[in-house]
Amino acid sequence: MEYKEAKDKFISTWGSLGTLWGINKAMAQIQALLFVSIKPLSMEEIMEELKISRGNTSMNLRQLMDWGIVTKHLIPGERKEYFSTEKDVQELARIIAKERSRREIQPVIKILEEVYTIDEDGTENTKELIKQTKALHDLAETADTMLNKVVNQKQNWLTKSLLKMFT
Amino acid sequence: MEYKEAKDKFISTWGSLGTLWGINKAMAQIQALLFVSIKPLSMEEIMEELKISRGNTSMNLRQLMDWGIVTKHLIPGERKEYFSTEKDVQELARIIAKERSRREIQPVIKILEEVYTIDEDGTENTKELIKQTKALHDLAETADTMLNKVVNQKQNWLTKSLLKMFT
DNA sequence: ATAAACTTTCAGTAATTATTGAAAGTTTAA
DNA sequence: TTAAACTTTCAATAATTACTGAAAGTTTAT
Repeated sequence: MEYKEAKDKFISTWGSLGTLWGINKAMAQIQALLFVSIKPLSMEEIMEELKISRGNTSMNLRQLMDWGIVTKHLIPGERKEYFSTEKDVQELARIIAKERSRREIQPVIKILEEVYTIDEDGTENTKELIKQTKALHDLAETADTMLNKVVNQKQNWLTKSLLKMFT
Repeated sequence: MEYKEAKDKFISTWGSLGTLWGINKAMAQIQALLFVSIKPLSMEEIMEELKISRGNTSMNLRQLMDWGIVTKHLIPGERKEYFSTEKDVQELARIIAKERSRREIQPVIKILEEVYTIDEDGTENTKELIKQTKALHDLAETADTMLNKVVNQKQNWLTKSLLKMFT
């Protein structure tokens, strides 16, 4: 497999993986492209390489910056803006895990809390609803805590956690 | 908040959460409904409660059974089929984690492997592609191993893992 | 103040994904 | 074997989500 083919394969795989967990194809592809690029790229270059429109590129770059995965670089004397992504996979994982916790897990935990604290009215149905949503709530909270702790150990956390966990 | 309101809130929250990680709304809602129901439900009852069509219900129940989260019950003397979901949250988490690993993480790991084993041709670009996809591959593999190990300790794994990890 | 070089916005459109509903299929009972 | 009671399938359609491209906006230089 040649460089170009391998690169395209990587980018498109990463792209379709994106949809699978809530970020869109273009966004994931832009990130993938920057991830294997040896230097920051301009909007023009990104559009060209991925064959997507200017608008699409602009919007998705913004989202990636909102996530904190992509940074804008201004080169002195140049008008164009250049973009690069976090290159360290562990740091990348850290950022993504944190954002997903904040955007997805936390809101669900809050709603589960609202649900399982309804008034116990003595019926079986209510009891079951309370019991099950409480169990889900506790699971979500534990998982979230765990994720955050694992992820906040900046250096080499995955390996460290594995060691601790299975020794 | 009343029972009905709380239940609906739970179901619709769970439903919209579904889309976010690759299973569709109806599928997630059916699972949620069964999760808080005190007895197995027939297709008729599910359709009625969620206001979805027969076809939709049938297809999504099948998917849920493929995932191994929902079971079909035949009651002697009755023609109708009844459905229930796994009620234990930890077991549920175990099943979901395992399936997601199999369906999503494993295929990506395989493709990353293909990409980072291309021939080193001496150029910077190729070097970077290999380096970065290898790093991603290793991360994915470690995370996957971790997930599977955590998840295969049937009894009370989350709590146990937390203890081990942070003491 | 004007213009060139760029980026952002957003209404319209295209692509994708989910849902319906009716026809076809299956099982059981008589 | 026929019919009743159910489930499954799938083509058509609806709903959702992503993408385009051109106009509006911004910044910098002169």
